[in-house]
Amino acid sequence: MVSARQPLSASVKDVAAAAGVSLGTVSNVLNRPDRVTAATRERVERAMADLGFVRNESARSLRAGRTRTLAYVMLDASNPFFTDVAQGIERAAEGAEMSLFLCNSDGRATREATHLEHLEQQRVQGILITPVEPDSSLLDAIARRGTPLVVVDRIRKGGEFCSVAVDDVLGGRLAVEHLIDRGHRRVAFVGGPLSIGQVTDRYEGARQAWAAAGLPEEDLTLLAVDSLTAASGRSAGERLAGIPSGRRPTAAFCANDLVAFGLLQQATSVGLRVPDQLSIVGYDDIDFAAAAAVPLTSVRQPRQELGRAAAELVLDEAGNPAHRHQQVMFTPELVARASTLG
Amino acid sequence: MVSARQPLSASVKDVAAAAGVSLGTVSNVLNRPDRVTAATRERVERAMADLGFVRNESARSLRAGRTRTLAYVMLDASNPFFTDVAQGIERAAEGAEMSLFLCNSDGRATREATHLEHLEQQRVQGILITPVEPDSSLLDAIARRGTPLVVVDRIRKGGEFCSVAVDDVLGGRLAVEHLIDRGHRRVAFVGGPLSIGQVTDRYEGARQAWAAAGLPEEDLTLLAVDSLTAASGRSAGERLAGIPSGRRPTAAFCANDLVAFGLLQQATSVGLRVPDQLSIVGYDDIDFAAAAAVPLTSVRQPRQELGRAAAELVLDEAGNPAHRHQQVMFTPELVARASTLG
DNA sequence: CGGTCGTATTAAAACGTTTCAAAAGGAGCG
DNA sequence: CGCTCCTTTTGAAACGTTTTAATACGACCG
Repeated sequence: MVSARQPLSASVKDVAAAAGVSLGTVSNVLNRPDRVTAATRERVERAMADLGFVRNESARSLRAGRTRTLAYVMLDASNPFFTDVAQGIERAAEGAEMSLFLCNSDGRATREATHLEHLEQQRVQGILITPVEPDSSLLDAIARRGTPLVVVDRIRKGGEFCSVAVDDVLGGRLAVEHLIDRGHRRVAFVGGPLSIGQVTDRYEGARQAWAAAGLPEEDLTLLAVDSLTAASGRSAGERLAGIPSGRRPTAAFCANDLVAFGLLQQATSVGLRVPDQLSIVGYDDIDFAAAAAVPLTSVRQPRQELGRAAAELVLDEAGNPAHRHQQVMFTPELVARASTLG
Repeated sequence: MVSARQPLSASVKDVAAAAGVSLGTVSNVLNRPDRVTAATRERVERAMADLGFVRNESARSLRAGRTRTLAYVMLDASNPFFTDVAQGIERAAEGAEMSLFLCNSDGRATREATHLEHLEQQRVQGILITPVEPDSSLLDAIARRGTPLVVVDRIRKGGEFCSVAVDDVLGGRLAVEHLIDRGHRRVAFVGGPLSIGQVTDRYEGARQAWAAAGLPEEDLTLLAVDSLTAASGRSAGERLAGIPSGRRPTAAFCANDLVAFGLLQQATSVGLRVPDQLSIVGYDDIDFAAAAAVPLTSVRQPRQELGRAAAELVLDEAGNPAHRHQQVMFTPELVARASTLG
């Protein structure tokens, strides 16, 4: 029998009183059920059900000194890339009987800082984060104070924490090598802001491939945008369409798929045929890439793997005294589709 | 000066000792800085910085009896619809100076139950949830025990909690009325599982529109799939393509955009022209809908609004003793695009 | 029947905060 | 100089759990 609206009040003490045992026995039922006789255990469990007892995790973790929680602070929850990473983390967390809390910084350093502060105060067992600014001393401070922390999708050498990423320079190289192979001699890199490491790395890879092919530097244009969203892609598309066709790049390499989507939409809407007049390469190979107006050539990253690896590192740091920080780098892969295959 | 690797150990007591004041004073600096003289406040703050003091939220909320946290248990974090809802919640939470934790049940009742159990134990200030099974007694039990709870994207009348949703029956009607207007007389509804209320409501709306137009019941086919994913959409596409063209539906109304994407992909790949041979209507109008291979006609829901409204209700319940449970229903809207405009 | 041993239960301490009543300082005033 | 009245600071209690050492209780054995 459950009573109505008993606002989460029953404590171990109440249960003990109701069951006619001591408070310690109730705790034993909860934590070492084998040490308690079947009859009393039953009586206690009955009392817990009657009173609607719910363990108070604050008290539990205060006493225990640790929680059963992991958290992932996402850079952009509306980007499927990050939700896939999160899913990889979730699976690993579940395997370790941990709860995973997702926080979204939405690309804003202030919101990120707030989340981090709360998480640290909550004494979560580990923090995974794709940071707005990976060089922020905030991260070092947190790691130094003792919360296991792993940076996801960015490598940070020499830090006091692990990091896991995919080789973005290589990814950029793959993308542009592909375009060069397809005969393109004027290419635009569309991405930004340049303060984001993922962007600069992919750009760097693009430039390496360009240089390696002996092509003139000025024919690899940088088309800077201020966020990695479809809206930015559309604005880049406008600028691109405004260039006279004789000088216009014949292909664009976008820093992620969302930008590529926007660019594709805009280009199509002003009558630029993709891939004939403009080839497009995206990055991430999110599930939607294959379903785009023109199926998108993209650089695939092992998203779930990335998450899983990160979770394993943070769990290792939390549980293994012999833990050593490490930097794990995955390899991306080009997936060619119609947007570059005229 | 920050010492190296002082694992989150400094407590209020340590700070007090370092600053040469009592523990109560440190607490005052933290909670009522105006009641403490500038000089001592400075001294205490200095000590906190030196020791790397981080407030222990477990102890704080144990004593205070409540937390500053909201949680949203998402049905499917990889569906952009839900991340947009989450963004609406996040904005509202931020306005109320609350942290928002996102949990992903991934459509599994067991994982959902685990998350709910942890959240209740954590004494979060409120739970928002798009449940796997809205009629589950688990939800009632939680509400009855006193944690404010709001069901998102589903209406549940007579419950002990608020709910917020969009009129799915109307949405289904809009979609099918549109198809009838465009001249379609054989239509398939693609969705499932039928245990999901959103699916049955949209189907119900479709049937209402069909009946209202006086069309024969058997010409509105149900194409059941077992999840609302692109993969399911592709399998439905195979089945659809297998029907001889004389009897094949000329249009499909999909229970959400992900299914519509899959269907579109599959149809295109077997040479069915969209919209000429098969028109498609999706549901949710996620951002990718407009960027699809054939831009997708879809039923738009006020996603962020939905989240914001839900968050406001849960905050009201948490803070306002005069709170009354209510059911809020939003109105959807059809957005016509190329996938139905031959 | 006394002693020993093993099991089941209990009582008390501890975790790190917040809060509240009480004490300690000072300032102002007669 | 003594008194009152503020303001600032202090000390102790309380939040709900877990844990550990101690106790109670039988049972078994000699």
